[in-house]
Amino acid sequence: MQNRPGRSPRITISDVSTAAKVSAATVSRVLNGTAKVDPQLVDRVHDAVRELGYRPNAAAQGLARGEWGTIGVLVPDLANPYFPEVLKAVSAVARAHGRRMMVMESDEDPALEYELVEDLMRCCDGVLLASPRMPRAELVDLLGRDHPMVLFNRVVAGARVPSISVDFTGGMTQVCGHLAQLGHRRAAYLGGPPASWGNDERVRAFEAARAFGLEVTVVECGGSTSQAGYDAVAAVLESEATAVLAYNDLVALGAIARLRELGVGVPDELSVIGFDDISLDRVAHSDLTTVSVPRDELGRRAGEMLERLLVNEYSEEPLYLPMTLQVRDTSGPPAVR
Amino acid sequence: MQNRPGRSPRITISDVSTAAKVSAATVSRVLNGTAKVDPQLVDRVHDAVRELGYRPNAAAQGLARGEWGTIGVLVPDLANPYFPEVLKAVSAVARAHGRRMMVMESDEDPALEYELVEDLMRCCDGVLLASPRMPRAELVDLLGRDHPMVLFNRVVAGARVPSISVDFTGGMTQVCGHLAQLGHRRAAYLGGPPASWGNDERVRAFEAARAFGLEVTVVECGGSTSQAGYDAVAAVLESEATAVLAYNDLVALGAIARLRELGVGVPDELSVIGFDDISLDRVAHSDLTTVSVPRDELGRRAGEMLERLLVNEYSEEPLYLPMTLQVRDTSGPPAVR
DNA sequence: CTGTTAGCGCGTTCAT
DNA sequence: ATGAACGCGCTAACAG
Repeated sequence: MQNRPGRSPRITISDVSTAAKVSAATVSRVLNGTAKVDPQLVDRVHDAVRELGYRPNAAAQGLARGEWGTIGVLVPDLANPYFPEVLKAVSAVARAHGRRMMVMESDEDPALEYELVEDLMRCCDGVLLASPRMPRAELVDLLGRDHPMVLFNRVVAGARVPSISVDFTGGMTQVCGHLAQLGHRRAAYLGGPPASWGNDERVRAFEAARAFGLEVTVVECGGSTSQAGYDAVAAVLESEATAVLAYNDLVALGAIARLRELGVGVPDELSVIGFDDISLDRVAHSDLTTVSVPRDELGRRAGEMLERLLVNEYSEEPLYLPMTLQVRDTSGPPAVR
Repeated sequence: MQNRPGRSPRITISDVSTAAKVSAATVSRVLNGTAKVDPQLVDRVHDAVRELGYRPNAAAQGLARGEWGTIGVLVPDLANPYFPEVLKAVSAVARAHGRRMMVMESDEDPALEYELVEDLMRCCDGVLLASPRMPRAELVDLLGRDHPMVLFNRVVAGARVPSISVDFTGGMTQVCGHLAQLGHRRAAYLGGPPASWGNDERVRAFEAARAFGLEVTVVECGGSTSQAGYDAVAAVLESEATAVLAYNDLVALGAIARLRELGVGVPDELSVIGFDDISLDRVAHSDLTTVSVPRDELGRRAGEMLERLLVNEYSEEPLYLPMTLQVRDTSGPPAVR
């Protein structure tokens, strides 16, 4: 972009205008199709552009246009298999609208999030906040900045901000119903990150299952990784539950690995159910019973919501996407004793 | 960034300078620590910044500084589990150097890649080209643009460009040795995307295994997804191989799913080996025999290479990271007949 | 130490 | 239809 030592000087629009013997304004018009230009000049411009290898400077365009041509996405953990598909869909939508996608990761650190969102607001037309962990007050503060923003997997009551989220409540209810019908009377929930709204939702729905006569115990494992699930197994066994629901599939898989080590049969002695359905592939599903969510649709809808917002078509109601119970091999009737 | 209808006007540095009763230059100095400023003024500036909620415009900064503060990464497929961890590491390195990360996806389309890289060069200080599929000529053309760029999982002979790559050759050799020692005499390779350099490398090393008396057959499946693996099983069976190596784990898993449907025992009747080791988690490894690569190190090294390049510390030699054979449950001695 | 001035590269008036 | 002139918001060079 500049004259850095040892690097060839950047070609600007005026280089092109000189070479094509037209004004810079004409070059701009040709390249953006903003106005009609004499076909001869158009050709001259195109030739010059090609010969010089000119490419408009995005920063300068952004400054002049008052738009960055970029959206920003903040995720808690890039390595979480949940997000790639979402990002893919968001990216596709953004591109369809001529925008690039900036990605940041907060590393599950609520404190960092605030800072990163501020940074995103400095360089993006709109921001997609995926599964924010930050405290409500900070979030509201950020929303008050009046910068286009969409909330993903978190709904903030009273805040006038577009939100899209998985219907965790419905998913959890399906899972509990499934267990109840299998004959389970005592279930444990392996909670995820403490600051996670999605986790709170799951917990609420889980505890509501008491209405169906299910005894429920919440076991905090404090994370969203398989390691967290692995480490929390002891506490689960203490609860004497015959089924355990995990915050997500990763946690569930970690728990299963530990149970296998301990010689506890799944699902014979303990049913294990995950959340999210992050199977590696479409054809060879892993055998984990879980509830799935269409992540690409989720990403697509989120992207579209943001794009709509960017042209001021604000839609008031939060959108909830349903989950689907996937009964596979890790859930079954409780052990008889 | 601008006065969009219905949105509050953007606060600029001059708003701050007015409020703090100092010049814009001073505000800039305070915020960037570029020069010493009277403590009183510093306070006034900070107060004004806080009260107004001022945040510098990234595009304007970029324009003035001649740097975007951004690196760009282009991947063939965001949904491929290979990349999230790489992106995570790259992002961390970039952030440590005060840079943001732009992500683009070519959707495995070589034609699209060229266009996207050009776009990245317009808005990023440096570009990380992850597993490019584009033809060599185009790639060389792009490299000639003299824009900081690092090649990831592709080495271009003769091109003076920093590259970092997995040692696919070594990985493939290990796999073939493993199979030979198990007693296999006939193996098939389930190839990946046609334009993939990494695929070519694997094929070359695979065919070199003939030197060890292994009869080898390459079966094109044309993709890198589990679906591709699933669909190519018939061809594999025709080859009468007793072991099949797949382009990556996804392809291998797809193949296994199909084999299971067909009632072909793995590994009893056919050994299946993957590439990449994209297990979902750290504690509960899937049972696929595969060769792994430290993706986070790969990403980290790639990011650091790019950062070094951005300060003109060009390192000539391509870097190859070794793969590690992970013998698990899908490989075994050939069936006796 | 501080303010004034002059760009950074581009889009967009406003005249012509 | 075209060019000249200005401004986007910020940093850096130059005075004072």
